Amino acid sequence: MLDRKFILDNAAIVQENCRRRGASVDVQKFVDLETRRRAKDTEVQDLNRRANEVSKTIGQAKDESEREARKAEGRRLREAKEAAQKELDALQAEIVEIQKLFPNMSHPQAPVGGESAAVEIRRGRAPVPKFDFKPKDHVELAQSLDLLDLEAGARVAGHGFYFLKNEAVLLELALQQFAVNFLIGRGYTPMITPDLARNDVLAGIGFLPRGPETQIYSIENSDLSLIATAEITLGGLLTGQVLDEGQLPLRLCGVSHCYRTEAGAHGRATRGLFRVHQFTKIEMFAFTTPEQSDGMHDELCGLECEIFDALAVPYRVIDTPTGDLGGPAYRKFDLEAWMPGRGEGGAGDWGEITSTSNCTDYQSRRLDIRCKKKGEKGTRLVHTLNGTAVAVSRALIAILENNQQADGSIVVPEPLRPFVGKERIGKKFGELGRSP
RNA sequence: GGAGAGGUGGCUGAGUGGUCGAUAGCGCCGGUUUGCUAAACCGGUAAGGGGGCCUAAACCUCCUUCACGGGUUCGAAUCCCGUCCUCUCCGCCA
Repeated sequence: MLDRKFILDNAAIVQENCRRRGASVDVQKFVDLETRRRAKDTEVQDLNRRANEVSKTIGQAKDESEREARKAEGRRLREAKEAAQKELDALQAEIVEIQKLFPNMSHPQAPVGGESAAVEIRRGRAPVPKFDFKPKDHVELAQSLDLLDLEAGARVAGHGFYFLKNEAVLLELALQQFAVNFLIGRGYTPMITPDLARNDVLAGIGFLPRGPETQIYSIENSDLSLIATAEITLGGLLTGQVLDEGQLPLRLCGVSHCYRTEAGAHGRATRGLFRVHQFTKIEMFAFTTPEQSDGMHDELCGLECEIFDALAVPYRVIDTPTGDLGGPAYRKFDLEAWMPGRGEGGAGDWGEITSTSNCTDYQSRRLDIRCKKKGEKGTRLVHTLNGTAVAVSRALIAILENNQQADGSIVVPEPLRPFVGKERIGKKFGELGRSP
């Protein structure tokens, strides 16, 4: 959410920001309603104050008749206050509905425009591979090596679900181990989070459960939903808290499953593991002071690069344009891995594997997470940031497709070998075995 | 799932209808004393929002908040209903 006062004081700037982000919000209507709300709020406060004053004098009334007279006066004021309050509540509800639609403000350096305005700001260390044979896509590779069963996934849970098998299981676990260990070394506190969260936590992070276009699976007869990312649970972790600024930034790393309905996404780039309803993700999350968030955003992006450099996956980093930022992000960097099996006729293409966002105070305002400097008066809203360390399903695509060999085997990235127990995935599970 | 107990300021803990935003202790901040430290003593110490105030600080003032939401009442930490959470015991389960 944006701050109401900020919107009111900067209506033109907010309007322009909405335009750049492709969000149609009626700023003028918001301003009108908010102006009326403020007047009504003053009225309610005034009536309430007067009613309180009268109530305080009743205990000290001299006699019964004066007591009764004051009670009547008090009753009259309370009723007037209640009536005004009702109008205020109605205005408030209407305003919040509009307020929720405002996207966050945008970083001044974020490129303005739609997808085509994306700016490449960095390349990974590993070069895009050149194959002297026709590379396969990850579905072919995985099926020939007996690593993946999409048909069984569909039988059990429908399209978009899958079974991982054999070394793919080891790879998934290895990616988790590798990423978590790496982040622990960088001062991140590892956490395994709930895979479900309350709907108001979802909404605080910026997800809309039960909407028509929702990405979220809801649990029937409850106010719980399956999380789409551990960003939701990690962000919700400190709801309502006031943090000591001396302890910031807080660096967390969450392990969770992620569930996404992918409503309306059928038909485009849905082959294999690229767009699935469930996957495992190692997520970074940070709470910072307002001054720290830009620096922390660079840190998160840097860590994502280190991870994929270590895995020798070729990638580029994109500074996401305003039109693609979504609601909560102030700025977003995406890592796009080279995926040889993607694109027209298997020519290869870039596919998003991680993403890191600085959400400034957009999430903390709704979640009410503040920070306070010792000895200073008042609190400020913290800034929240998130970044993908490893989204396992997409990392698997990049690893399988980039590391494939002419004989159809897959070379295991060096940092994963201790966990997978072999250097190469061949035709048969256990073919190369673990060394004794 | 069943039974019981409970949720009050940074913490402990009193408070069962009227200047109670709340006794007391601990902690913390300031001061006195002291060669230094400690102790002792004195004073201060919840948060959020609005206004005085055109900008910052200080100060003053009002409102809201005793888990959350509703109800009763002129008035609720206190009475009633619902929800959530915590703890104990029993059952069940990985």
